[in-house]
Amino acid sequence: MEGTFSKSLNSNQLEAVTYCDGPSLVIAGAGSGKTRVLTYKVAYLLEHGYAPYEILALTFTNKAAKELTNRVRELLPNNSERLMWCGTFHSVFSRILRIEHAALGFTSTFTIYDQEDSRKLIKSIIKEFCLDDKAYNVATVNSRISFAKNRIILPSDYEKNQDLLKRDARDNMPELHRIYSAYFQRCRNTNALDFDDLLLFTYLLLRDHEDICAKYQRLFRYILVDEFQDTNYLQSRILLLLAPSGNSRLCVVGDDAQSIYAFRGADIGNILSFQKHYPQARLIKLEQNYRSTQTIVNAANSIISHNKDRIQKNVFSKLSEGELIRVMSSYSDQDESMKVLKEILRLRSLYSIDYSDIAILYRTNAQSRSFENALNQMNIPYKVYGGISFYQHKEIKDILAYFRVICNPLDEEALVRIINYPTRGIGATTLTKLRYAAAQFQIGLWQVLKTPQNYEVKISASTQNKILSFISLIEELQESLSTMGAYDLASDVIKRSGIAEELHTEKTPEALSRVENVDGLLNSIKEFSQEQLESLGNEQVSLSDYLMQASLSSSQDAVADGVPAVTLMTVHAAKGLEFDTVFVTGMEDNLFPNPNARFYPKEMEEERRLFYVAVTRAKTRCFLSYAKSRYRYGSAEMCNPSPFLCDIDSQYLSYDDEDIFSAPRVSSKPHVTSIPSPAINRAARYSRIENTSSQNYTESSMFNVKVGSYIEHERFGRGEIIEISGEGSNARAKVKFENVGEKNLLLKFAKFKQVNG
DNA sequence: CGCCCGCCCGTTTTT
DNA sequence: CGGGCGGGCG
Ligand SMILES: Nc1ncnc2c1ncn2[C@@H]1O[C@H](COP(=O)(O)OP(=O)(O)OP(=O)(O)O)[C@@H](O)[C@H]1O
Repeated sequence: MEGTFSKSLNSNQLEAVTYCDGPSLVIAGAGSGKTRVLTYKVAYLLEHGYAPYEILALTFTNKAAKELTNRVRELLPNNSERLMWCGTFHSVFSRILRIEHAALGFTSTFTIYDQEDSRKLIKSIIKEFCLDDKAYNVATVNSRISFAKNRIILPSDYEKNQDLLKRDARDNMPELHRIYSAYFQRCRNTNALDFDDLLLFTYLLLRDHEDICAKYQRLFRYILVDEFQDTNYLQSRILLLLAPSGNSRLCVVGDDAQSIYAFRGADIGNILSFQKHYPQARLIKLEQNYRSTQTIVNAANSIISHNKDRIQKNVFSKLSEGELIRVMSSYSDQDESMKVLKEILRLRSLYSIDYSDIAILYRTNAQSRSFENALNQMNIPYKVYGGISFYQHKEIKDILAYFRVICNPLDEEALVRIINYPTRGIGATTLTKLRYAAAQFQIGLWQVLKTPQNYEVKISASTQNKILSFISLIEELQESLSTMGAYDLASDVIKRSGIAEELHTEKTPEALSRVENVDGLLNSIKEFSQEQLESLGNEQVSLSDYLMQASLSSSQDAVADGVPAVTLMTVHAAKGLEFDTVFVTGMEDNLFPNPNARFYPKEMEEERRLFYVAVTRAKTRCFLSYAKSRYRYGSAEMCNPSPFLCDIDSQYLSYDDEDIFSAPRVSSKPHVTSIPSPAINRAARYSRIENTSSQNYTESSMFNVKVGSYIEHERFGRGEIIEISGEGSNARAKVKFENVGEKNLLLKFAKFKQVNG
């Protein structure tokens, strides 16, 4: 085994794997083998006296966790990885919360609210408080509550935090703290935790219960954290509780240049504060990229060099120089899809390249559509990852809501969802009355349902009967909870609730796909039960075990099924993956970078890191593609190439020549030519003004620059042109800038204007 | 109470 | 364009 280690790892990687005496921080560039290091490190620990259950390995997605265990299994085929604590922060901590629920006053069958549940609850609170739901945008309220939780600001802290209160007041949401308070309380009352609570309550559990904290400190003799750059403050505080001492055995691995989840609270500052908390931490840098050609690595380096906020790294590749990165231009999104597919076919005719070696990446999920259409037309196999997950389909959520109410009758979001599904005559009016009573008497909805007469609810006898029969249905199913396995109970639910009948009456294609999904759900329960039996010897898998894993699984967890297919996914979803050939599509000014980031330098840097991640997924070939018009909200919109294209040192680029004269140029005055806002866009639609951004077009007279003339560049400032090479859209200029030295600019993309010497 | 039609809004990215 | 929601009617 020792031999395998030194053969498969370079000396820095080997150090990262074998240094186990104290904390370590592995700063790893893209493709430098951090996944490999983590795998070998776990194997190393298991070979050096650590029991699997003493190892806590925290990953970013469930898929990454699964892959880590699978790879360890390949290295050590003795099943020792089985009992390792390996999973996302959320899934590992929900396991702990289930064990320790009593200390916090939850039951072990607590519900996990997903974002939809959270938002519905917030919405109903806004209504209850008679607040204007225009001013109190549900998504905004939700995200502010989430940010507060991730900064460990409880409702009682929020009320005292003048900065937050001022900010809310400034944004016309002065009552936000009251919504937060109510939301917090309602979750507690309904025995429910949202995603952030899984972390927050773990933190509170460990902070306030010394004995429990000590137990887990002792249990987890070694802690590994993958994708450390995307952890948030709350997560770092939990780690600090689990590994409090300066010489704790804790190894975190990350790349600040690949931090792309700040919108969710991730904080690169965690990397810096790690060294503060653990001053003796060993810092190991991995800088050799084993994945990509030199051209790709160097191009990526030139992208990230435009960011101020970063840790200096010298990522290099010793693989071949490789091909230039090709910039493809198209007339429309449809044209873009066709061009990309033609290129795929061309590559396949030239090289032995499999469909599964190819990825089409994009900034937003909505962009997959035109590619899917084209791929279907051309009969090319493909798989779209991400988007809405299986568990987010309405019919699935409805059934899961039954499961939830059966396991946890206090779960109000689930109860409201199914009380009249399938329709059983308990309509909106009745529900309003019931909810009103529940609020008046400060009591759960379930309680009101059971004995409405006790709470002054005025409803007809027939409605009363309908409620009664619904209650007894749920109670009967609850009784089966202890006697039936998850699968049998689930089948029962689907039959007895009337869902089966409801779904089978319709014969539309959509209805058929719903039936298929429900069958899929039953299958997945069967599989889950099987897995639990095999790995843990768990004979009777309960419905609430299944619910927990269902609530925590996401669309990112889907795995390739072995059928060779082109991969379609967002750049976010591609993090950690690699492909021989990568197409980064939609490289446009109003799309990538996302227009909302435009005026926020921090967010622009995150968009740039995202671009960095995209390019570094490629092993051999990388293409950057933009379209000049794109369908958005149903109508065509003109677009300009992304400013990110000129972040890449032009020596690594080549591009399609076909439209030298019609090529739109990135404007030198981005402030004037800002993208149309959705509001303007809508106005344009109504007044039938197409081409709202035509002012962005500039005649090719811009190529009228010569050696010796002076320019003012958007970012680099003033400079003198000292050399011109290439022709048409290939023309480039070497410019000597007064402040930043010499740069190579591609005239087609560079943002500058001519000035007088 | 339930269904249907029409309007409005959106879109980052996800555990 | 398409999903979600509210208003109005049967
Ligand atoms: N020492 C090594 N020798 C040869 N190949 C290596 C070595 N280390 C890693 N690799 C290869 O380099 C590629 C990238 O490794 P890995 O996926 O572990 O990188 P990473 O740091 O996780 O990348 P990223 O952060 O960009 O997702 C993989 O194909 C891996 O097999």
